[in-house]
Order: sequence, then structure tokens, then C-alpha cells
Amino acid sequence: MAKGQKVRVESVAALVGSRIAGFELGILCQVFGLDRSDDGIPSYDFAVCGPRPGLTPTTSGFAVEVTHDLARAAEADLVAVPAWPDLDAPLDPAIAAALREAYARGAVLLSICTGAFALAGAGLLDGRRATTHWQFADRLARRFPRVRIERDVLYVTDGPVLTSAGAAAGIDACLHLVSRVHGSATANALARRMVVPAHRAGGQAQYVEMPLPAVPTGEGMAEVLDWAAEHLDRDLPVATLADRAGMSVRNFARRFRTVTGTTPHRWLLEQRLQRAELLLETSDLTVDVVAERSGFGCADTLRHHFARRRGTTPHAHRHAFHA
DNA sequence: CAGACTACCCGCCAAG
DNA sequence: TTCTTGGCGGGTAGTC
Repeated sequence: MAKGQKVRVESVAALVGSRIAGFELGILCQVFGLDRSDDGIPSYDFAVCGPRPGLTPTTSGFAVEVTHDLARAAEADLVAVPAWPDLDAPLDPAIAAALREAYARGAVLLSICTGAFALAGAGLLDGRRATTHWQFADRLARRFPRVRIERDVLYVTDGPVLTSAGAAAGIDACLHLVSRVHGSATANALARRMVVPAHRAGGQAQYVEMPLPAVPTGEGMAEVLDWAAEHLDRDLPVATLADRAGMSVRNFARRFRTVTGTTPHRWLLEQRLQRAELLLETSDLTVDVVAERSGFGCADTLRHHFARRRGTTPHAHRHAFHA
């Protein structure tokens, strides 16, 4: 899943083991398993598969009927592993083979929470950057020393492999994936339908910093962020933002980091990139005008940041995602 | 793509 | 004493 390139995902397989984590599987069902074509959101050919189809217990006392076997995973465009039950047991060779076959065929692989243990067990995370639930990161590191584990992120993409942190971070990862497949306008529409924020904490698309345990946001800070997001086309030096928040520049920068996990300038840049992406996808404005309206003075600057943060060009993004 | 100019931002330290 | 705030220096990154 190269940065900025459009990814093709039509069939989706959720791969489960001997016990199912209801919430994590539910995330995949919400994102990929519902028909939302009435909202213009694409549908997927979605199935739950595992090594032994049939009634499979969840970790919450009820059971789920798994309808497909591993062949379904081997042929899907996206194979998603929603948490994994056996963190220390060796991975079932049949599951490892199905995952590797999907990978070799060019499928996208996604893990939520401890699902990373299955991908790692299949050897697909060797040498790759990856993440998992913070509680299990050390365990993953011990069992699979070749995995380059990123802590304090919501999700990580490395090539065609997308791993996400605990539980709800899977939603962020799925929305990111949808934006790579269908563009951010579709991902935003889906986020609205699911009533979740489209982008958490102003992180970068492929490397989102963990929003620190919600520090009770200084009222002033939240207002300034909202105001800035509505005036991205203006010049917004940090001094102006600090002034609106009634703080010194130094203190504003410090508080900004504890609240958002990033710096004012980087946050602004990401907001502006997202605005530019949306304008490119949903309008026919010239790249110059898009640059102006999203707060990049000129098209050159927009191109510069598109290349740096998205690995592509504004024109290519429009070509891939324009309705 | 290079180069000059500017803004950012983070460690450090002092003051409240 | 500990915690928060604010100013400064200067390496880094953005802008044109």
C-alpha cells in the first residue's frame, strides 16, 4: 500500500482464530460489512473466515458462526485480523500459509490490537514497522525480535501491512485505509455515518501520534483549534494562536503538545493537507486555488508538502480520488 | 534545485 | 519543595 497511491479493495476477509474478540470484529463489520450505498459509500464483499468454520466462541460468552474457511482469506483483497487469542502459541501453519498467500498475491493486511501476533507469527512483520495494544507491545517484542515496534501510535503502515493499536485504534486504521482506497471524502462520509472523528488528534496520515490520555483540554485551547481549522486559508503564525489562547508562545507550544501530541505548526500543516485533499477530490479548482484556500501560499508549497507527507502530487491525488 | 530569509520549537534556566 | 510559566539561544524546517 504505497503512500498516496490508490489501493484496490473489493473483497474483505476478517480472519479469526479459536476465540473471537467481539469488539474488534465489530469494527470490521461496521466499516466493511454494511451496505451503505444509499449514502454513496462503496460496499465490500465481506466475510468472516477461520481455520475451522462453524460456531466459534467469543471472549464475551456468546458464539459466532464462522461461515468461510481459509481459502476465503487467501483470495481476498484485504485480510483483516481482529485481535488474536493465543499470544504465546505458535501460529497454526494453515493460517500462516493463508496469510502469506494473500500477501504474495498483493493483498492488503490489517491487524487490530493483538492481531499483530498473527501477522508476526506468519513472518509478515519481520523487518517492518508495526504496532499493537500497548499492554502487549513488550510481549510482541520478546516473541518477534525482528519486528520494529512503534509504541505510542494509533496505527502504522509499512508497505501493504497496516497494524493498529488497542481496540478502538482499529477504527482509525480502518478509516485511514478507506481513505487510501476511496479518498478522504468517502472516509469522512463513513466517519460521519459511524459518528466518530474522521482524524484523531491531527496526526499524519500514516503515522498518527497517540492522543495522550485526554488531558482535560484547556477551554481556550480547544476553541483556538476550532477557530484555526475554520480559517486555514489565513496566515496563522503561532504567536497569533497563542494570543487567542491568552498564553505566551512558549507556554502555548508546551500545552499544545500535551493536548494534541504534536506541535502547532505540524498540526496546522496536517489540517491544511486534509483540506487540500478534500478540495482536490470534490472540486475542479486549479491546484493554485486549492493551495491558496488551504493555506499554502502557492502551488509549489502545496506540492512540496504533498510529496513529503503523502509521497504523491496534488494532481495525482485528484486523478485517483476525484468523484 | 539552490539559496536566502524567516518561523518554529525544544532544551535550558530563572521567576512566581 | 514542587509545579507552572515565560524568555532566550540556535539548530532545524518551511517559504518563496
